Amino acid sequence: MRNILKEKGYKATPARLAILEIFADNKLPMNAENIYKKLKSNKSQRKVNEATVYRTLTSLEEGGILKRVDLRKDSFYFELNDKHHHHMICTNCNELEDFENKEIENILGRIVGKSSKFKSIKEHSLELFGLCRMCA
Amino acid sequence: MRNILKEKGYKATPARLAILEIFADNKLPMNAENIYKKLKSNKSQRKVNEATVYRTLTSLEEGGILKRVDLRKDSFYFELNDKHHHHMICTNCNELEDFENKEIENILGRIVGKSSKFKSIKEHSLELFGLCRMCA
DNA sequence: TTGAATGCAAATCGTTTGCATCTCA
DNA sequence: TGAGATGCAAACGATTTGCATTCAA
Repeated sequence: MRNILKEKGYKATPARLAILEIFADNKLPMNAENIYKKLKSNKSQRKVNEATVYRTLTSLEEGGILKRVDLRKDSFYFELNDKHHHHMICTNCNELEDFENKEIENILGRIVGKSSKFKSIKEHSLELFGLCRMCA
Repeated sequence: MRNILKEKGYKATPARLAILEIFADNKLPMNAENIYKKLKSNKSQRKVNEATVYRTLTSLEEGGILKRVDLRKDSFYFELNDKHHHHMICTNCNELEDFENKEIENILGRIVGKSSKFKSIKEHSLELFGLCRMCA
């Protein structure tokens, strides 16, 4: 964690380390409130101000350490930007499953290649919404 | 427009008709502010309160007439929920291009088929972000 | 006529910011 | 030591809500 921060030129502060640790422990996308509550409830970790949580999320996303995920909720969700993947999300209970697929990445490349307005894309988001087996 | 509303059991009020007309005229995704400003500037159309714009967007989305689009902006964007398609978005100038691809839809079907947690999905979003040729 | 839709204003919620203070490098 | 990071509280912008009024059916 500490070296990830240093590599990107961030100071390895306790707040950032604590937040990154939470992301490493919880593989699910989390929003500022999730993080803030975990920081408060976890006695072993230092208290971090809510504003700092927001600032940290924004800043680590700019540095490419975190990635914003669209879950069609009313707040922003983030996850570690490690292995590229997509999500299936249950709109009822929020059950979530990751998946990745090379075929799709290839097709997207071809689509962009044929575009008149775009010649390359930096990133893409692909999220599937539906009901999981339990909720269906 | 009027019949679309009736079919779904909505009252065909002037506010709803005016808002739907704006969506029909402007094929780009729009947020509440976009809509509200167009309603104000367009003298031919009735004045609509901002709260009504929000209520209308929410309600028409619930009815499946509008669709929420994630453009990674700080407000919600909507478009008519007619022909299924995806977007390429220029993160610099907001240039936007639609595309659709049956291959991807098929692959997604197979992926869901293999999932242990999900057996079907209702909808999905796929947005590509990058720089358009002008901004690259 | 009447339940649904609207306008208006106040409230709410997520997020951001200014500024003084602190801390990592 | 000094630039960047944090805490705190106030500000902000997008969106929602309560309530009285209006309107489509």
